[in-house]
Amino acid sequence: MVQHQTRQRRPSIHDVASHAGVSAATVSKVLAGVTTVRPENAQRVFDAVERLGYRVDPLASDMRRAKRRIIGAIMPEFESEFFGQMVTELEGLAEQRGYTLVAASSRESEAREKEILARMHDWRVAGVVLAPVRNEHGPGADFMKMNGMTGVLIDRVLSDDAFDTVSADSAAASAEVARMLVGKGHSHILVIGLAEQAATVRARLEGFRAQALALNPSVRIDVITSEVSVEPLRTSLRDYFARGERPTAVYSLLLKGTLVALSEFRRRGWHCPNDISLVGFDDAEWMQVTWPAIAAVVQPVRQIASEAMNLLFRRVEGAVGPPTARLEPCQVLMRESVGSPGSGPHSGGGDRQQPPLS
Amino acid sequence: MVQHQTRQRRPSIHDVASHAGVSAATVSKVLAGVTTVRPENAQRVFDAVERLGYRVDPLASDMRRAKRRIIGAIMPEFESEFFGQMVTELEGLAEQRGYTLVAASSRESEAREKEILARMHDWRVAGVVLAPVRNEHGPGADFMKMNGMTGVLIDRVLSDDAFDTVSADSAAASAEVARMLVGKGHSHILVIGLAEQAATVRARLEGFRAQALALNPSVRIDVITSEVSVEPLRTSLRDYFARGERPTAVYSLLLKGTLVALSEFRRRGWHCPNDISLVGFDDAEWMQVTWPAIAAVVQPVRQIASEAMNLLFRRVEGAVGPPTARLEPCQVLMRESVGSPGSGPHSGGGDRQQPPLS
DNA sequence: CAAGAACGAAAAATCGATTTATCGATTAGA
DNA sequence: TCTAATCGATAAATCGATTTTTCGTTCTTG
Repeated sequence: MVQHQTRQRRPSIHDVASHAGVSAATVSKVLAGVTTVRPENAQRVFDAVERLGYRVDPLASDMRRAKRRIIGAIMPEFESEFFGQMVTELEGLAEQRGYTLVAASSRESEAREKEILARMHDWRVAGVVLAPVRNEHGPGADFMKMNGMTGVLIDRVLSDDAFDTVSADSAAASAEVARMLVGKGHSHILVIGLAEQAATVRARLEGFRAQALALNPSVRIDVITSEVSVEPLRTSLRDYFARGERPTAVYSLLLKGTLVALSEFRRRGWHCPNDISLVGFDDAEWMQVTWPAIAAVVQPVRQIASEAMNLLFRRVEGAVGPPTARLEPCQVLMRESVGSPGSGPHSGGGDRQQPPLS
Repeated sequence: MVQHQTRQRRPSIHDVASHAGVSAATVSKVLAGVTTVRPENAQRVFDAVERLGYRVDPLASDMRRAKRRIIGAIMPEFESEFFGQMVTELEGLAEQRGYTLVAASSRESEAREKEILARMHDWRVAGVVLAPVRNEHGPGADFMKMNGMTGVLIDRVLSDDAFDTVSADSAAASAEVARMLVGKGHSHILVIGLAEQAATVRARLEGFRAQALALNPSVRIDVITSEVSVEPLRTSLRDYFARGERPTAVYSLLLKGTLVALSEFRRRGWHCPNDISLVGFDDAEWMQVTWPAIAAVVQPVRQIASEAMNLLFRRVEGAVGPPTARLEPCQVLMRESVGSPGSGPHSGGGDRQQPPLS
C-alpha cells in the first residue's frame, strides 16, 4: 500500500525480482498463482511487490498473447440513454474479467464503423461488441468475418451466420403495444421508423401489424419511414398530417422518432392523449416526468449487455458451434400519452404554434 | 489494399522486412518517414506493406515509450447527453492525433474514480481527461498528482494548482438566468442543487444570487441542496412545498434536479409556467419538444472538449508553466417553462396526481 | 550407494516494434 | 594515396512481461 516515491519510472518485474532476491520468472509465476514456488520465496516476492508498489504493466503483459485482454465496443452513438447505459454495463462486465474496454462511436456511419474495427484489429482485441449502424449485414460484420475477429452483434440485429447476436425482442414488444392500442379502441394507427435498420424495423413493424390485425382485421396501419436520417422523417410526417390524415395513435419505432412526433404534435397544437396517442420504442428518464408522461418500450439493457459479454467470452475462450441469436424480452410502460380515441376534442390543427395550457 | 488471406497470424514488421529484402530497422524508418533511406528501398518497403496488408501493432509500438499513445477519459456517468457528447468529442480529438481513447465511468463514486485512475496509470496513459465526481480536490486528482500523471480536469471544477481545468462558465450563465427571471418579475426563487460538487455549485449559486440581488435587492432566494444523491433532494423539495413555500420560479443547478422538480410539479398538479417557472442547468434534446419546452443552460461541450484536449496535449508534449483555468461561455435558452409570476392561477396543490390536460 | 525421478528456480527465448551502436562502402580532404 | 568523414543499412539492445528450456538439488528407488 506504500507509494512514497514520486519518481518517474515505475518499478518493473525486474526491480521486484532483485528486491526479492529471485528471478523475474519466479516473480511472474508467483503473481500468476503458480504453486510450484517455495512459500518462502513467494512471501519475499509479495513483500517486494508491496514495498515497491509494483503493478503489472498490462501492455507488456499482453505482448506475447495472440489475443490481448482488451474488448472493443462500437456503438452508433453515445448520446442516448440506451447506448450510454450499454457502455457503462459493458465496461463493468469487461473489468470484472480483467479486461479493458475500448469504446468508440461510429457516429451512425458504416465507413467509420469499419475504420474503428480496423483499428481495434490492430490492437489485437480479444473480442468486439458491435452495435452496427444498419444491421448485421453491413461492412463492419464483413470486416470482422474477413479478418477472423471474434465478436457479438447487438441491438440492430436479428441473427447472423457468423456471429452471436443479442437484441431486444422488439417484435414481441411491438405486439404488446398493438394489443394495448387496439385494446383501447384505436383503429387508425401510424407507425414511424427508419428503414435503414431494415431487419429490426421490419420485425417491429410486422410484430405490431400482425397482432393489431389479429385483434381487429379492419384496423388501418399507415407507415412512414425514411432511409437514413430523421429529418426526412419529420418532413414526411408533416406532409402526412398536412394531407389531412388523422390517425388516433402513433407508434414510433425509435427514440428520435418519438421526439419528432412530439415536436410535430406541438407544432400543430395537438395534445396527448386527447388529440392523439403516442407510444415510443425506447424509454428515457424524462418520459415519466413530463406532462403527459410518454408511454414507451423499455429495452433490457443490462440483460443484453450481460448476455452479449457471456457469449463473447465463451467465444474468446475458444467455444465453437453455430452462432446463437438471443432475444431479450422488453417491458412496455403504458403512460398517460395513451388514451382511448375520441375521448377528447380533436383540435383541427393548422400549423401555428400555440401555448399548451392557459 | 489487398487482404486475400484469412490466416490467423498477422504479418509483423519482420515479414515486411524479408519480403522487401531489407532489415526490420529499415522498415521502421521508412514507415516513420525518415529520409535517410534509399528511395528504391523505401519503395520496396511500401510495396511489401501493401502486398501483405501490414499495419503497425500499436501495442508493440508503444512498448518502448514512457508514455503510450493512449488517453484516458473518466466521466461520472455516460447516461446523460452531456457526458455522452463529451466522450464522442474526446474520442474524435484523440483519434485525430493518433491516440486511442479509453473511456470509463466512475459511476459517481470517488473510490471507483481512483481505481480507474490506477488502472490507467498501469497502462501508462499519456494523459487523462478527468471529470471528477465531486470537485478538483478529490482523491482522483490527488492520485494523479502523487503519481506524476499528466491530466486535465473538466466540468465540476473551477481551478487547481496542479492541473489545467476547463469548465462551463456556469457563474456567468447563472447570472444570465437571474437576469431573465428577475427581469420577468420573479421575486421569490428557489435554487436546487447538489452540494457535493462544492465549488461549481457555489459558483453557480453565487453567480445567480449576486446578479439577482443587484437587480432587485428584495428578491428572496431559497436554496435546497443535498449532499450526495438526488433522492434526498426530492424529499427536501417535497417537504419544502408541503410547508407551504410558494416560490414563483425554480432554478435547478443540475439536470437530475430539473427532472426532480418536474416530477414534483406534476405530483402537485402544477403546470409551467402558469403555476411556477422552471429553468435548468444543462440542456437535453427532449426539452424542446415537450409541453412546455423547458428553459435551459446549454453547456459548450465541443469547446470544453477541444480546449481540454489542446491543453492536455500541450502538457503531454512537455509544456511547463502554471496551470490554466478556462471557463467556456454557455448559452441560455429561454423557453416556455418561464413566464411572469401571477399570470396564471396558482393551483393550491395537494399531493394527489392529476391528469394535466382535459 | 549410485542412477533416475522430481522439484524449484534461474537462464534464455519470445512477442513486435523502436532506437542505438556498428559496420561496410563511398566520397572527400589532406 | 591514405585517412577521415559521410551515408545507408544492418545487427543488437531495449521495452516489460510470459513461457520454455536448462540446470542444479534433493528425494526415490533398485
